[in-house]
Amino acid sequence: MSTDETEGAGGRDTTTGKREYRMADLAREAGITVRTLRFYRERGLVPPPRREGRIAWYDGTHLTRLRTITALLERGHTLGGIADLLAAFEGGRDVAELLGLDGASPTPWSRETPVRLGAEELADTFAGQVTAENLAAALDIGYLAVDGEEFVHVSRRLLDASTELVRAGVPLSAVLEAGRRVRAHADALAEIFTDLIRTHARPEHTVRTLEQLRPVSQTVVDAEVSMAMDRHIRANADTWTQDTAPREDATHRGTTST
DNA sequence: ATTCTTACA
DNA sequence: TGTAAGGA
Repeated sequence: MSTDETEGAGGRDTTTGKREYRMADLAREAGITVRTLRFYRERGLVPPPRREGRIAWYDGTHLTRLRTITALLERGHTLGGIADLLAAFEGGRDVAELLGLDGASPTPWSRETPVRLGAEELADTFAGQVTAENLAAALDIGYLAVDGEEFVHVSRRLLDASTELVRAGVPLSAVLEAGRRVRAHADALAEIFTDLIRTHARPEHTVRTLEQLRPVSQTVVDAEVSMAMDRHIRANADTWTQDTAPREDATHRGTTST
């Protein structure tokens, strides 16, 4: 019982140096009991270990998984919720590869900077709204991808926007649904601009002109959305001035002269 | 004999 | 989730 082998305990791969743990070792490292480890495994929260006869060998991924579970548990999540989250977690694995986010993909076609997030960091950002449904929706839209034991948001700007909306009281599910609708309209807008060039520019100049079109189209959309927001804010102002903006009407006077 | 599972509390 | 009993 007094074998204090902190690093050399258990079996380890001599070629890669990956540590492996037997049940008691892993449980001790994760700060849980063996019974709890078994409990998690029965519910699918922990992937099956490598079986060598009757001995179960766990590795570092199991350890990080257990630490994730513990962190989520301390944050108030239920075991069932964690199970759902981890299920979606696994389900999005191929999404990251599809987007080329886990490897060294240059992604020259996107100017958005990805953001890496730990699972608990993500849960903390959206304050208990990271349900399996929301996670699945975020993965489906392409906002979120999974890389190893971490999440990757495809756009810092969109992540910040989502965070701001949620903090303003908008449910995350509604934010995601809105994002889905915006995505559809954005696609339609991009189609308008690209079609414009495809039909009017000569084929050999098409690609280059499309790239030049990017900032122009963004400017047009930005201006149009800005003006449209003006119109809609004014149109609905009387509806929600009661609890949001008590008395501010003079600021929306001179908008645009059309 | 050790390690893990089953079953019971 | 702890513990005792049993299979390999």
